[in-house]
Amino acid sequence: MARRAETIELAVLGLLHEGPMHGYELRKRLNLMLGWGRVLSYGSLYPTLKKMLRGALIEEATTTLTPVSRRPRIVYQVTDAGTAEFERLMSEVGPTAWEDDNFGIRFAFFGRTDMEIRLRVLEGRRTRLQERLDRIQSQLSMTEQEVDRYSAELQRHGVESAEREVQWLSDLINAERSQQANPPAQPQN
Amino acid sequence: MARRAETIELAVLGLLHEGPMHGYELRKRLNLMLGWGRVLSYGSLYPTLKKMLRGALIEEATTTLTPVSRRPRIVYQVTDAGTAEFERLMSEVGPTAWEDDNFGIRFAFFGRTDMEIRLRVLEGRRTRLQERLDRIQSQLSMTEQEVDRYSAELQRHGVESAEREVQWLSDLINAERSQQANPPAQPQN
DNA sequence: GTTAGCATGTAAGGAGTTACATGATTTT
DNA sequence: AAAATCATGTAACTCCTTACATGCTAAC
Repeated sequence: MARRAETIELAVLGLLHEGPMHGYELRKRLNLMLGWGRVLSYGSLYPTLKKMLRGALIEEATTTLTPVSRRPRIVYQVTDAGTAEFERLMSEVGPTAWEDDNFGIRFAFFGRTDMEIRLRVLEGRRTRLQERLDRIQSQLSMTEQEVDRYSAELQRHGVESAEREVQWLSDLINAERSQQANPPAQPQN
Repeated sequence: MARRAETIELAVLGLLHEGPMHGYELRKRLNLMLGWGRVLSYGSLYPTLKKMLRGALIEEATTTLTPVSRRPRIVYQVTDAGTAEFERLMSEVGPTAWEDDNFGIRFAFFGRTDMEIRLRVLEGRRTRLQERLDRIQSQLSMTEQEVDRYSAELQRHGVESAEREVQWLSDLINAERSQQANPPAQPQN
């Protein structure tokens, strides 16, 4: 079950929607998007691109710019099949959509999904975080053993972060809902 | 270069300091500690324990409790070599100490390290986060391309979270420093 | 002219998850 | 009696990182 590979594919498809790009540039953009952890290595990206080529999700673009004597670089663009796959992945609702790694990418491309999907993913993510909080809280009340100062501070900070994240999600959900109630006359932004 | 394996070993050594424990229980505690992402699987924990046994960092405890007819479970305790290894790992100052995964564990066991080490790890972590922020900010100013609403919101939220984390670290660093200036008459907690 | 960054890849190896396998004990 | 959870493991497989290999181009 490809956990990160799928994420990368989704991100590549989404980024290429902005326009053709070559691998090196994709890597930089990708690292910015999912960069909240480790960086993506060439050994991970290029094979993925090759695989996507084979699957006809992307294709090499005919280099329209700077016709001759240019540095050899392979520019990719998405195919129709790739666009379809992007839409399929984006409308998948389920655990994979709100896992830590995946959620960020989904969110970044929310602009290209239905509000119904957006709401379900946001709510799924919120539930996931809430579960985590509950688990910690129940564990804390269960163990009456005194924890040391630093462990306690780490727990406290962790809970606080998670709660803030939940609040952020709630605000976003409310925003979507009120938009649902009053659809804007003209599409904004 | 074992990135997570070392983390697990450190956590196991630290936890067993509280007293002997068996694998199943260790796993639960571990998942709570580093649980801010994926959970630790048996296929990961048990081989690690075996490896630590071979390395004589831990040993099977003679089951003192409930002498007979008890469910077969292997209780581990740390050896002197294990304690030494724990101290060695904890006093290692360098990138491995403030990586995302590692930092939490180090912090949880800060109570068993010198303040000098604590300060260096906290500062290292803060610098790492600050670098991340700078990279994002410079990228944002470079690309004058208009980003869509959701991508922008994600960026904003990410920056906010990182800034809050930096503030948290700064507070902790200040607390350590003022404690350095006024050492408490009696050890608290 | 030399360093730094652009650009594309491959091979080997490690780390860890998934899935499988097994059985005891407690709870319902 | 069945279901849930405790408890320990192994093997295969996947994914990804690390390290290596190559060469171009811009800047200093």
